Amino acid sequence: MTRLPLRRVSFQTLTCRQRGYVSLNKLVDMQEALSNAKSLEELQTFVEGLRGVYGIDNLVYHSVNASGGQYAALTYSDTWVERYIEKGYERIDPVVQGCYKRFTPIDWKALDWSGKPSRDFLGEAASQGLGNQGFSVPIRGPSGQFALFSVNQKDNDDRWAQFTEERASDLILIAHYMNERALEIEGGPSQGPVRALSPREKDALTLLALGNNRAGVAEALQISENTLRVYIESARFKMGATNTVHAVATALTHGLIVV
Amino acid sequence: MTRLPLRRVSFQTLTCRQRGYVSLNKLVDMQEALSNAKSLEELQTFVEGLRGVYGIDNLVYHSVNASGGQYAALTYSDTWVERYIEKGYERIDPVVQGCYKRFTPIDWKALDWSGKPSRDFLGEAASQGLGNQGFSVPIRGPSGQFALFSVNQKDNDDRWAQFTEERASDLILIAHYMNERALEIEGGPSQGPVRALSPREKDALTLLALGNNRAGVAEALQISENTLRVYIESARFKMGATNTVHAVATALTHGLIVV
DNA sequence: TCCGACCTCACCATTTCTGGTGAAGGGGAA
DNA sequence: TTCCCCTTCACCAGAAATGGTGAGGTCGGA
Repeated sequence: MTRLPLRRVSFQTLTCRQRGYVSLNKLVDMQEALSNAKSLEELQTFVEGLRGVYGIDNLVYHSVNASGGQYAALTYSDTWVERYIEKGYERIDPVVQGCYKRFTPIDWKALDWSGKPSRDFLGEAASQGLGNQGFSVPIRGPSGQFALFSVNQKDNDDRWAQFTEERASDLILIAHYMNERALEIEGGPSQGPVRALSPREKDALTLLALGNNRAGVAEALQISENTLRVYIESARFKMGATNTVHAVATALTHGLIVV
Repeated sequence: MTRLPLRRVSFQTLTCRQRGYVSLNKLVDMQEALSNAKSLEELQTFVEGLRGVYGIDNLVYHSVNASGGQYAALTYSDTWVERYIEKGYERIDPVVQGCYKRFTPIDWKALDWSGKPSRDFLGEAASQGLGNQGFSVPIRGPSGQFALFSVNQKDNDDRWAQFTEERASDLILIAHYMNERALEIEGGPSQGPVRALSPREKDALTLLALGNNRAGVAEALQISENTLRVYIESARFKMGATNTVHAVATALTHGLIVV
């Protein structure tokens, strides 16, 4: 695979702005660390280092891939992380829920914190040492991969507004490059053991995903329902799916079909 | 919605590098045009202007959203575009197929051009005026949205390698900001009439998407199969899905559940 | 040239899903 | 407090999907 020198160039653009308290040397070190990272542990180190570079209380990179696998590199306390996982707080965390439907970065203030679960969650987070201010960048990769890069700080509104204004584009770039590295480390572009589908198999699953039943699909494809079944079954077999629903869901999450 | 001054800042980073033949004024104009774009037509204008700025033969921005809606802003000839659509060339175009599984930008040379359909396609593209060199940036948005930003040029390998090396990070940033604008213009963060699912409905659809049948899901959820059916049906109703397969597929493509 | 992969069709018993209706208690929001 | 939504359960007939197996033809790559 041809590796383009994206990181180097882009971090140079980051540092050439001479905007103040970010140490260029530190940032270059960080960039070095990131582009050389060969394991997820090194990403953790990167995140921790970044905290010092930006003078920020907490940073979080959290990725969820298509198969439900999760990975996080963060600076929160172990207590809080365990609690979060144990309670499945990603389900009510307005940051996660809000960003999942967005494509642009957002300040936590702009999220919807109404509703009792959200407020309870906020209270507990604060008691665990989280700051009142935050900024998150949603990032997406292939096959439904989703990641969130957030910074969190105890600060007043004015100072925080200034920080986000100045650093937003830094954070966006870092978020994207970090996600690239995490994805490359985790599995690379090779998507696992799922074999490609034949054109007819794709047609069949796509029409099925669109809500047609077998009779409808067979008619749309101008083939007999028996033939259609062969496609569905061979697609199922290729993907190791147990039934039609599973096959369509797998094809969708692996990017084998597009609806 | 709080709008962050991302575009301005980032295009400044683009222009502050003083790398040669890109006219700063032109680029600033382009940036202005992009951030003020209120319609998809203006994105077309932006793409056409970019061609002059970079001295590039062709640029293409092509987006496919979760509902199958497509939009493109490009500089190819109408003849080629019509031909491409008519023949459904996106199915065999190695650029589209290759990038869909990737998350990092790629030079067209690094793609897989073996196979008769690919070679035939390449021949026809060349006869329609496309250059031999190309570089594409895959971009992803919420709910499975996918877009491709490509540049295409008639050039020799050395000069092209130099161009991509120098301009890769520009192109990546432009690609991302263009995608943001296209998404905001097209519909914004509001995702349409699909109502949110209740926790139990999500559980049910998720377990179904994972390959369980109703009996298995009911057991996993520790509820009767009758109850489970209520969840599936109410979820179907909310999303206007005609059957279980459709419901799971819709929930997946709209980001209502994650598998 | 041969093999493998793809496309096409058929049969049939069994399992599973669907459609529609009714009903109860709990909890949050206005 | 009232209302709406969520969660839980039941019944039943008819429609649809499934699991195997067999078999013909085409086409591109080794």
